[in-house]
Amino acid sequence: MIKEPEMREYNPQVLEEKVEAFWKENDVYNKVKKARENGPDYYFLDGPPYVSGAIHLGTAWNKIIKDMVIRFRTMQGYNVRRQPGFDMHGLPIEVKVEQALGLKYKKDIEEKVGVENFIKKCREFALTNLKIMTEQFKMLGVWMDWDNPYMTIKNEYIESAWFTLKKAWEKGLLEKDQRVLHWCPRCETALAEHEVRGEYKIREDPSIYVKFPVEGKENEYLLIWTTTPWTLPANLAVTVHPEYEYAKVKVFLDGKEEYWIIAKALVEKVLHEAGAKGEIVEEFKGEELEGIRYVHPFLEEYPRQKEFREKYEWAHRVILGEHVTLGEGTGLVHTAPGHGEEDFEIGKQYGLPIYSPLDDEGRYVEGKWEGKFVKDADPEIIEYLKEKGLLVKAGTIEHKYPHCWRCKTPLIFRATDQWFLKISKVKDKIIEENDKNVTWYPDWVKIRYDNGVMNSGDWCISRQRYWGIPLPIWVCEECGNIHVVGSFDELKEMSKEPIEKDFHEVDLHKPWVDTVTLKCPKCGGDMKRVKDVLDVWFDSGIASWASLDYPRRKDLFERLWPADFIVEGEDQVTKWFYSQQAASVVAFDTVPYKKVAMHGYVLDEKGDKMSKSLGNIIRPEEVVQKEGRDPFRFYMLWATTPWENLRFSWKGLAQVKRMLNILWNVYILASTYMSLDKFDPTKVNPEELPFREEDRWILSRVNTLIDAVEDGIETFYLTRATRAIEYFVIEDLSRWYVRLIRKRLWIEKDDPDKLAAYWTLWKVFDVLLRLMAPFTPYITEEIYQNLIRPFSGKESVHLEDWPKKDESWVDEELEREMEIVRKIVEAGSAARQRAKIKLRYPVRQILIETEDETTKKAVERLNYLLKDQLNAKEVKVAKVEREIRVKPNFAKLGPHFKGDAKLIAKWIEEQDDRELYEKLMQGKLKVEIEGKEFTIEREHIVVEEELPDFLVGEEFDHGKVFVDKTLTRELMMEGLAREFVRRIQEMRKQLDLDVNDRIMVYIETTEENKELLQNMLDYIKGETRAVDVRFEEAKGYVVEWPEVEAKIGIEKVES
RNA sequence: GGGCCCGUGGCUCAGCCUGGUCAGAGCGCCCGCCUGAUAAGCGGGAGGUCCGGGGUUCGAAGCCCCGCGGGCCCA
Repeated sequence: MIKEPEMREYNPQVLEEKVEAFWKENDVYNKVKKARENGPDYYFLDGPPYVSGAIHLGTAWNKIIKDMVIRFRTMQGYNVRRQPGFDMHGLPIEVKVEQALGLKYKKDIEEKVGVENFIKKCREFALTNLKIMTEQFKMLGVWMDWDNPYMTIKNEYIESAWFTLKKAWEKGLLEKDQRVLHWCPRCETALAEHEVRGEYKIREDPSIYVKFPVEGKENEYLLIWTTTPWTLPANLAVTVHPEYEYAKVKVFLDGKEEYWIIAKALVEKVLHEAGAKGEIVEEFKGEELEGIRYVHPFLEEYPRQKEFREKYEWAHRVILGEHVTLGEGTGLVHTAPGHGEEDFEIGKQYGLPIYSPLDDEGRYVEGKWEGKFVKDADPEIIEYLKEKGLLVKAGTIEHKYPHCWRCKTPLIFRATDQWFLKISKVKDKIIEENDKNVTWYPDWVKIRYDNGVMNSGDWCISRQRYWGIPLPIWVCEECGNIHVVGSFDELKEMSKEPIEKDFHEVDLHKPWVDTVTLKCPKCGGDMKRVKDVLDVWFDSGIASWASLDYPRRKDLFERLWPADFIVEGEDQVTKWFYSQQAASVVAFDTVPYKKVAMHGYVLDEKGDKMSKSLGNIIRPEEVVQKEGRDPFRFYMLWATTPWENLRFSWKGLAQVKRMLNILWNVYILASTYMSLDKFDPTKVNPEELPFREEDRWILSRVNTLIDAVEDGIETFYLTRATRAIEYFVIEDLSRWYVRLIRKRLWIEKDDPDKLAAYWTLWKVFDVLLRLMAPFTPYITEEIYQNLIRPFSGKESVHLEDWPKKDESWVDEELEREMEIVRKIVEAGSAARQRAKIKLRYPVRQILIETEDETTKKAVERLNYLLKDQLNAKEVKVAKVEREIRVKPNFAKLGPHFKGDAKLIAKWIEEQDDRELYEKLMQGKLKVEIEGKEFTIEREHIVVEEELPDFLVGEEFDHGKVFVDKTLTRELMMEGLAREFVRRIQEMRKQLDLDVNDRIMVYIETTEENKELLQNMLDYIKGETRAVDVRFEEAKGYVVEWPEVEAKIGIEKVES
């Protein structure tokens, strides 16, 4: 049975706590999963958030979208895999732990705390954060398998990574290579491209011009510019652009005369900056400079340089490179292959050595500044160059420079040995497979993605750190043979010393894994593991199979892979969306997901990023506490198209809450009446109910709504779904349907007319609650429990099936007509308002003027609604005589007459309005204008008009509504009666009388009012449940009503 | 420097693909209405160079080009 609702007011927090408790007590989540266990599989893959410890609005948005999709698919009958994941390795945690332990240097990890301890701390840290974040996600009502998340630190997961790398190795896609990479001298590790992205910060660095003496020439120099003086000791060449013009400039500086070689376009700028005067004495193309040898500025200080000069033909010479630009500097680029990416590439072409005389902490290992940290050496180098007379100008420059994303240390470029996945070899395959198998939402993200793939290079996967998946690469100390281990069993098999422990008894992390020595299959020698760990991006990249414990476990992978759906923020387009495809193509030659959706960022109300420094951070907890989970969830899916940035606004949130409040109010209304009447929808036969047009209409609407919501979710136009729901709840259900049926709810007993309204309302809730359940799981559950569950046999709305559209209820014609009726009522109300006739006073007639057939039908079929809503004695389609004005209709003239449209428009304006109008009503009109002949039709004009005095008109979409404002005595009587009724009702309410209580009414008022009310007493009695209405001294509860010049008293009558 | 996306009343957004009714809605503001869903609800009004400039077209918020501003990514 439907009960009188306990909570009269919508209080999300209280309601949601109650529902949470209900779910928990009855284990509803597991029942939902169980119910779909035999449904078709749907593999949703959670992009693992990094366990940083706190979620923010963006993370919340992400999980809210995911939860909505999961719930939607579940209701559709799918057996959805809903395992959450966490990204738990990596430098951020290492840095946090280092800080907590008070460590300053990387070597402290091994020397002060020990690797084992360090790893233990990292694990603890990651697990603690996982717990915190899990609670935060739960708080949002996200239904995922929180007891069984996939964790990148588990042995199974690590083994998956090993398996993948072995695959790569077997395919020749895993290679060791020397590369110039960003290096963090504090963390002492290489960083990959993606770790440096977005980490460029403004920084002040030296900006110096240096002269390199040309060999064999007196007073002739190559002029170079650099912001990293510390790389000069590693200089090996000077690069010029083969196509650019260069110039030899005769320079006068400090009373001396010498020659500089500079790019011609930059001569003026450089001379100006150097504070020198000069003139061009010779010009040549860049390529003519190739091979010119110069004297290295630190030939003596760095003995290796002497060696290079002897051994390498191209050392200390001008070489050619296309990467040279004229944006900054001199057009001659100081080239140090060990310290710059382009330098490295060009150096390779010229066979130059990769020279990088630094240790892992960024200190010189040889030469004049041995032991000195490079950045600290900068000023000394500048000073020294000055002493040597090679410095032209030393200043500073503010520029963007990359920093370590965790410890904020400025990075250096450094050549090191690293392990790479040769993505360059499979790029085409990635794009091809993506093309074939993946649907992107929105579709243009695919373009962005493809561009990203085409631009990416090989993937440096090694890190010289601790807290990560150990690289499963063992190298023979004897013969250099390399072996990549693909599983724990393989490790066991190849181990020199027998491994007694089981898979679950060991921890595959460092330091244990480093204790395992393999026996070389080639020479029998000892094989040691490469010390590195994996780039964390590799961890998440393999999630689609690693989370299934593949290959340790095969069944899940075979059943589920690839994933059906993933969704993440736009920054992941070239990150996780990419790392997954890259890793997957390496391992399986195809892509690991079928559908991928992208969402935007969460910004503050003004469109600024939320950041600590701006102090504009809003925490999800705060939102939940203030406004509730349901409003928060619905808001996030309603506020903006998902792929655009979401400007979080409390006002918007309030708007959503209001919508839910309206829904709640409708529910309170429905359940109040239904419980009073003990309504049971299973006991009425809908086929026998006398449905009114409005019933059929709302049933049609709610069925149409199913399509709108479903399409919105399927196409990821989530706002289309949420806004359709919002419109339905506010406009259709509350503002219109409830308004129309209100009187019927007052009918006594089991009147079929009332039952039809009850059943309709009930059915609407039945469908609507299911449609809304994925968005607002709490309020729908609460309403469901009272309104639907007693009759559905289902314990929870979340155990329900997604509604199917019932075509038999859909009546598009009726929907159109009702839409028109609403427009007419709106226009009619506006007209009344202008005529200053309150709705309580009936009007004699309302005339609808229209040419539209649907409108005519609507006025006929839904006439009773119009009369009722507009409080009119009669509503009909009619023509109203009036003066008219004719104007050209450009919308029609244009396509018909093209270039002559303006001419005709002018002609129309010159005509007599009524005459032209009438002619055109008769038929087409042939006219000659400026010698040309045209045929003008009715549709070529628009008509405006003037009205008779007693009518007030208002336009609507398909015509005009006219209110007849003639007030007769009868109309006055009715109106006044309603004025009194309303006030008596108000008083009943103030006395808190029960709906069924009977009263006596006493009225003191003017003679005129008395006379008008005399014939309306029965009506007043009926409406106010009064036994009698007497014109005598007011007693009982008395209120004075100056607006109607009356004093009214009421008294409760005991029955 | 390149790719993709966004730029509409004070605010948040719809419309743009498939050019043509005075460019829509909600919030906010002003005025009014309703009253047994009621510390709610409803109606009306004011308010817009549709980022700017070109072009295509009889006609452009919409299509094309060039700018400007913002976002993400890349260099």
